[in-house]
Amino acid sequence: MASRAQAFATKRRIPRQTRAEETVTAILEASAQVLEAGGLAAFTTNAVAERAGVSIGTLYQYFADKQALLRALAERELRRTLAAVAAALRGNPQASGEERVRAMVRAMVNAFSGRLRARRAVVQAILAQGASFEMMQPITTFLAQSEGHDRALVKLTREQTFVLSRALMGVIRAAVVEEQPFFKSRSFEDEVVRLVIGYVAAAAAT
Amino acid sequence: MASRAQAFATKRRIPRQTRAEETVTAILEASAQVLEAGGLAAFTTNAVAERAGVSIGTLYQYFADKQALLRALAERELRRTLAAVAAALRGNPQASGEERVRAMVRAMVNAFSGRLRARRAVVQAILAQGASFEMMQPITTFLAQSEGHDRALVKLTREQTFVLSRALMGVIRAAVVEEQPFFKSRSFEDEVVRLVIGYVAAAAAT
Amino acid sequence: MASRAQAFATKRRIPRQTRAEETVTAILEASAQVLEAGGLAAFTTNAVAERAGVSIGTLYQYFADKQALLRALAERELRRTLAAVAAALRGNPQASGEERVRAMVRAMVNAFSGRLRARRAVVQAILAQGASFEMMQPITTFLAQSEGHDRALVKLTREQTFVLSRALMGVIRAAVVEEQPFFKSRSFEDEVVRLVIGYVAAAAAT
Amino acid sequence: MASRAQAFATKRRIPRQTRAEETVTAILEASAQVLEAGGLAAFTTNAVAERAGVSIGTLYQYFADKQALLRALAERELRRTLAAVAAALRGNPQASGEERVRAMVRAMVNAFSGRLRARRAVVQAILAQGASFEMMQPITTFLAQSEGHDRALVKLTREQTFVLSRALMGVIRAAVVEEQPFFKSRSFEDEVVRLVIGYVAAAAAT
DNA sequence: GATGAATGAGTGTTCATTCAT
DNA sequence: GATGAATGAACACTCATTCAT
Repeated sequence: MASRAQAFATKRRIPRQTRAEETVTAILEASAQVLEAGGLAAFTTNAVAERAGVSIGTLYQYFADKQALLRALAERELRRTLAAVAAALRGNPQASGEERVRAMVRAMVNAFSGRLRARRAVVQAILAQGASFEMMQPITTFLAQSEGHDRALVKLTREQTFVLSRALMGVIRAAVVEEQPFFKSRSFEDEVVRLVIGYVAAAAAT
Repeated sequence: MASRAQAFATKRRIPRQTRAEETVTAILEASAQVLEAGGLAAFTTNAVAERAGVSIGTLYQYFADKQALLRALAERELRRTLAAVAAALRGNPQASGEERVRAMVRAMVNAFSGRLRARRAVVQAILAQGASFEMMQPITTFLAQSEGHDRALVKLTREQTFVLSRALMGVIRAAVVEEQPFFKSRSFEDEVVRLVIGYVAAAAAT
Repeated sequence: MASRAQAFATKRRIPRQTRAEETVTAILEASAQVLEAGGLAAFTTNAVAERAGVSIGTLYQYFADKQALLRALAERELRRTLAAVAAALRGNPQASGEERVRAMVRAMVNAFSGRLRARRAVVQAILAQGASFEMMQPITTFLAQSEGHDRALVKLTREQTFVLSRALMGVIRAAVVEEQPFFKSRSFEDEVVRLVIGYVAAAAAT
Repeated sequence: MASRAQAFATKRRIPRQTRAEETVTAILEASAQVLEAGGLAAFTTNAVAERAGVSIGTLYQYFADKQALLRALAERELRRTLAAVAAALRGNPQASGEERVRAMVRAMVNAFSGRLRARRAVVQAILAQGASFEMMQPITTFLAQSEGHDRALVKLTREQTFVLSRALMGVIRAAVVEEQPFFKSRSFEDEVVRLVIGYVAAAAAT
């Protein structure tokens, strides 16, 4: 907790009391709900405070401004997504390369299938600033590591990791944003897996 | 809209643009400039009108509201990008599959390298609404067609076209948004080409 | 008018139409009234707009922000005060030194006796920023000039002008602010005149 | 208040300050510092409490509201200034009239040269309310007394005391507020002294 | 007595949009 | 058709103050 306190310099007050932590959680949860219900346009500090059941002043006691709130939410969502993916991979350590890729893809799809608008809005808002790179880092790192883990998967260069991670995210993100009906279908999953396997194979062939 | 250019074909000198069309063009160009200079935050109808040299009332005579303006701009930008890619492909009809893919990738990269902020903002704003799907359609169609064109490229299914186009756009978009230094490098281009070729090869192997 | 337009770079829109000028006047007059009625604490942009009978948006079309409004008001009040003093001095060109000083003192007292709170608040607000010096300049210049005019009054140095003008303003300002009952009495006027004459005499004796 | 120091005179070691008094002192000192650092705009009760190292609740245990805090601070500052001037006058009891005036002027200049912003802000805030008269009383009284002390200085009437004290304060205040470079120069001091002497001489001549 | 989390009325300001001229 | 003055709902954010712990 002490190390987490530094993470967001913009955070006004580090909650020391239980009540305060509950408040912060409530505000973040309300943020996600508001975003989910009405998108970025409905995401006003007053609306969030109201939904969280706290006063607007309280919100500002914990988040320096609207952007800080959005960043904190993005961090939380990202952490959750990564945790879900990591859990999926941990599930079956001696699976084959393709099986591991499939597990990862499925985890990502599932992670993104809840609260679509909220995630979309968070992603958009974050990308609107310059924060995208740092936020993507964990995903990139994660991908690079999980590739290396595997016999069948060669070590990727920096740029290859970039291309693979962004292609993967791009496909999933588009499917979410465009609300594609086949989003959670097996055939879609197959194609995404093929994208990863195909690229890695082509890279290995060099 | 189709009749626009033909209307007075018999006249010697087709007035290339009526007064109204000039105004619309000026407003769209001003929109792009404002977006480029200050991002979505600076994109106000008053700012656009001022830069276009027309009154705010005139702007509203041609565009029902701000969103309509944004949509029109997005359409124009999209049309231009597609035209550039098409021109690149037309350039060398009997090139090999890889060469054609490379030409396309290069055209897309170049198309996106000018007016980065404007394009990014347009994309974001459009995605913020639900308009994304219809707007993406031309790109998807385009990709499907150009693939089919080629001996070496198999006919892709609907979902495969989706995956390929979104992966491609995802990578380029990320490189633009994150301002990656290698954006216009040869090695980056190589990897993007590899992504397409690799995927198509894997799909063909099925 | 053209030269006046430059005076306040913060002014948003230079009124070109009659209606617009009336609006500006109404806003300034409303500012003075609000200030007079409730002091600086009541001086909110919304209150001013309401009293002026215009919308808050209109107010901001002519004044960049609250400070700009305050500055414009200060300028107007200062101009009026100076005009009143100048008119008094012009009234009797061949009066004696003491008579001229008395006329000036009386004009200042009268100028400051209307809308006390408004003037007080304007002065305070202006002094709160750094704008005091530039605003005081006209008064200082005025004093220096009117002194020089007169046989009986020696040419004052820069610092003497400063001391005399500030002492004079200090006395009148204090009488206004403290709402001294003798403010408009003859005996008070006598003493203020004595202050000026006495200082000038002492300075001349050197 | 008078009983404060005597209360436990019989005790060996008089606790120089009770806990409560220390807290009050800390809050007042913090107020002055906050005011000095950021002017009236930065003077918030929360900021003062934080700088004083007490909770906002504690601050409100000692001061009914923000205005009370400001009043207390003004009183403290005034008392200190007067004490400094008094000390200067006590220094050389048999000095001439001019020397005594000069000592007073110098003491006032020095008193006002520290913590300019704080003093300025206090004065402004106090004047913004109606409290000015009562606060000025000590200065007025002081001046009247010190004049009377002196052979060379005639007894001044009520209004004369007012004019002299306000002129004096007006000049020094203006020099402070306008940050005049000659504020602590000898020539400036000369002129202020001249202002006092000149006025008193003119008054005596009647 | 001390704390500090919570409050919420109130502020300055923006900007899409309208409509009389 | 063009203008631009006017509108006002809506927003982000502040801070004096309270009160349960």
